Amino acid sequence: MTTRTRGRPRNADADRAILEATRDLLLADGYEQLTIQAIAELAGVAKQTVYRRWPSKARIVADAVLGGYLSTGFEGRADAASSTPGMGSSREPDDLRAWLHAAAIQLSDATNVTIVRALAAAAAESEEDATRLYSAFTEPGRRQLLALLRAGVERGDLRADADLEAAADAIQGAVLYTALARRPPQVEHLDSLADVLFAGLEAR
Amino acid sequence: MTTRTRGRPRNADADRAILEATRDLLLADGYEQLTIQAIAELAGVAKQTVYRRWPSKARIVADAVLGGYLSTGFEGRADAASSTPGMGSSREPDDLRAWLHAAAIQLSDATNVTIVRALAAAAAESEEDATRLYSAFTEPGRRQLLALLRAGVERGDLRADADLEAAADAIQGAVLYTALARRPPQVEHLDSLADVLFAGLEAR
Amino acid sequence: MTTRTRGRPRNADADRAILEATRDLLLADGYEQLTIQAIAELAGVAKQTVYRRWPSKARIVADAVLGGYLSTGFEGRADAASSTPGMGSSREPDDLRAWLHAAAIQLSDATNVTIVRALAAAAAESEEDATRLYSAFTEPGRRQLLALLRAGVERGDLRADADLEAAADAIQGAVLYTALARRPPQVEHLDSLADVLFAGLEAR
Amino acid sequence: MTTRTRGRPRNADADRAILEATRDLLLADGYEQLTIQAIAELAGVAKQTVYRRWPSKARIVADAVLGGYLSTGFEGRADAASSTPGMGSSREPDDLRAWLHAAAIQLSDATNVTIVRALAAAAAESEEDATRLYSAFTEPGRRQLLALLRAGVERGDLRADADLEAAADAIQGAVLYTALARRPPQVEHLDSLADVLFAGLEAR
DNA sequence: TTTTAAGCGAGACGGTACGTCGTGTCTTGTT
DNA sequence: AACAAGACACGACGTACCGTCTCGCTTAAAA
Repeated sequence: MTTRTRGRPRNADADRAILEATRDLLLADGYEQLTIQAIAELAGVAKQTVYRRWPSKARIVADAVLGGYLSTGFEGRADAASSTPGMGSSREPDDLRAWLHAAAIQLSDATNVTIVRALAAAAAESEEDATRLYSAFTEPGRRQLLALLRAGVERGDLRADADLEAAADAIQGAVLYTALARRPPQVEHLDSLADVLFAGLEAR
Repeated sequence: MTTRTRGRPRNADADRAILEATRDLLLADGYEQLTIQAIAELAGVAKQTVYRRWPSKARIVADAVLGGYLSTGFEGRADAASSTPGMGSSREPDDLRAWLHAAAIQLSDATNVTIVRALAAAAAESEEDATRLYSAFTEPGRRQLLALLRAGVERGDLRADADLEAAADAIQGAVLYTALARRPPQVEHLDSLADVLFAGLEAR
Repeated sequence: MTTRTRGRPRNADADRAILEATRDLLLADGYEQLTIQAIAELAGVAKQTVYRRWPSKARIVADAVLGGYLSTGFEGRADAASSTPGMGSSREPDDLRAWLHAAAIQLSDATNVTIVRALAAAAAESEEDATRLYSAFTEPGRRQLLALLRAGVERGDLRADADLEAAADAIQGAVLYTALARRPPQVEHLDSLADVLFAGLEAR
Repeated sequence: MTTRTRGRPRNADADRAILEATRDLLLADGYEQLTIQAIAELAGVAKQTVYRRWPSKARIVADAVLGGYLSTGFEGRADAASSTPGMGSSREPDDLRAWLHAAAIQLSDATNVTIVRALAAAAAESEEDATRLYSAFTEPGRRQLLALLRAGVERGDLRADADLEAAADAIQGAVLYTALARRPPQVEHLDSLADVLFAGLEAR
């Protein structure tokens, strides 16, 4: 009843082929070199078929990056959320360290760095989508982080009145900064960060 | 001696005109819409004159952003480095708060947000320049931050063995993240961040 | 059957508009000043539409000159072929004279001289097309000439074993030479030429 | 006395180097591809040095073609004028045939055809120089031809009142036509032409 | 001598056109 | 309707030459 399905139905394979082609080209050449023309060609699809489904390059990339075809963030794949390493550890700073170590490992993979860069470029282009894009991208990791910190509060390790959002911003920001600036993430610094934040949040 | 100046020398005015035109167009339309053609036209210069001096749009933007024609970072203008608010305050967390407040104020100016976005886009495009670009961009602010933190260490407010680099990464990363994600910076969160970090770094 | 017409068909109006624009610009400024850019603009067509149909300026000019949009030769318009002056005259040298007079009249028109020059320039540029271009250009006139000479043979005025091709070469060559060298064609010389050739071809 | 020779005198070697470079490039790539930039580079000379001496590409080519650096016509090199084959023969048609055979031989050399084409292109470009260019180019051969025909008149072989200019036009025009249209010159036709013209000019 | 005037190599400069590429839209015929 | 194919107007790309204009330097005649 919602929308009458008249005429020839859209080919669902096309969506997948387009997103897959987008991913491949993105990893090969980067966001700027990516063209809708090339996506259509690689996907074996007419250009119009792409335009019929997405309004802009930024949106295609957003779906390709966030839609499960790619690792969805520097914090881990969406489907890996439940198996975050360190969750449930008895000591808080170990959990934080483990999370940051996992992030560091992901960022040592060039593929993931490319994805982060593509996302930044897409967000820079599309004024109104930037917030949506970043929040979608960082959401899974953020949920993990906050869960982890809240567990610390409940255990009594961390202050009850701590601003966990601010801490999460600092952590994810530091990781994002590292990725964008293409500085190889240094585990010692991340450990120090975990320690400082833990100390700052610690219950007295 | 080094390299004989042969032939007609380059017109120094052209450099300035090009960078100024780049700045104006960048603020008006954003990085993606910026074209070298338009830069040349606005600068009153032949296209070839631009190509003779810069190899890519990313490099022009880098120079325009970093070369003193624009505020050189979300942390403050290069020429404002000495007048950083709060420097020399007697209490550490006040200094940190003041610095973050200044950053927040800068990011509430759409102009500066545009610059940060342009920088992210330029860095995403140019693989090898990204590090150079980000470090040049964040360097002034980073120097301020570290000076501020070191002063705290010397006063005895902060731990002598604290990893100040890690703290600076967290702070600048958080601010960058906020800017890129286009979330209006919220002063309360920044204050919390200052507090947490201070607590974590505090001498016992 | 041959080749399935797939995709959007080409706009036939564009062809005409392009050739017409080419003709106008050619007559106004000459071959060297002619640019594909200007052709496209005057034709109200995108540059790419021109490049999609012709591989070079020389080819466009060839089609513009030969395609019926211009007088197709210094010997007469294609559609004037049947009304060649003098055809059917009872005396051979009069026919030849009339033909040469017509050629002289055409070459006293600056437009036609411009066309001949454009043709020479286009032929000079395009190695392999030169033969095609010249033969297409001179074919109509040559047909007239040969018909005229053959009529003379049949009437018994001219030798049966005369090399009419050689005579036609001499006549067309002389006219072409005159046109290219931009020497105003002198009727007396042309008359002399007709007389000499007639005398040389005459049946004894 | 007229123009005081003040300042540094022009380097005569440059003229030669420029014309030589022009010739080489012309033969290699043709008139259209020839650029003043390339000439200067190949000649080892600054662009301005070329512009100081010649006002246009057409003029440089004219001098290069006519100035003794190249065979100066399809009828023979300037310095070969005196040794024209067949001159002084006892029978007129043999002289004419010999002259045309020599022309045919020259046009079977691709170099000379290229030169003729370059000349035609240069003449097409430069409105006012065309006459000068063609007459300079064809003058040596024309002199030979007319001398040859006049000798026939004096011997009594040819009519005293014959229009020798018209005959020369026909001959040179036929040869030029052949060269430009890039039709391999056919000796039989040229022989026929000689015969027809001789017969037409013959004293009764 | 010292000036003055021009030539010269080098190369920047404002232009203009090149031929290509990608955009997003628009016909075609076919499914 | 969607789709593959491909034409289309548009506009930018990066390059090549145009003809002119500084530069620093050289070369000779005039002062």
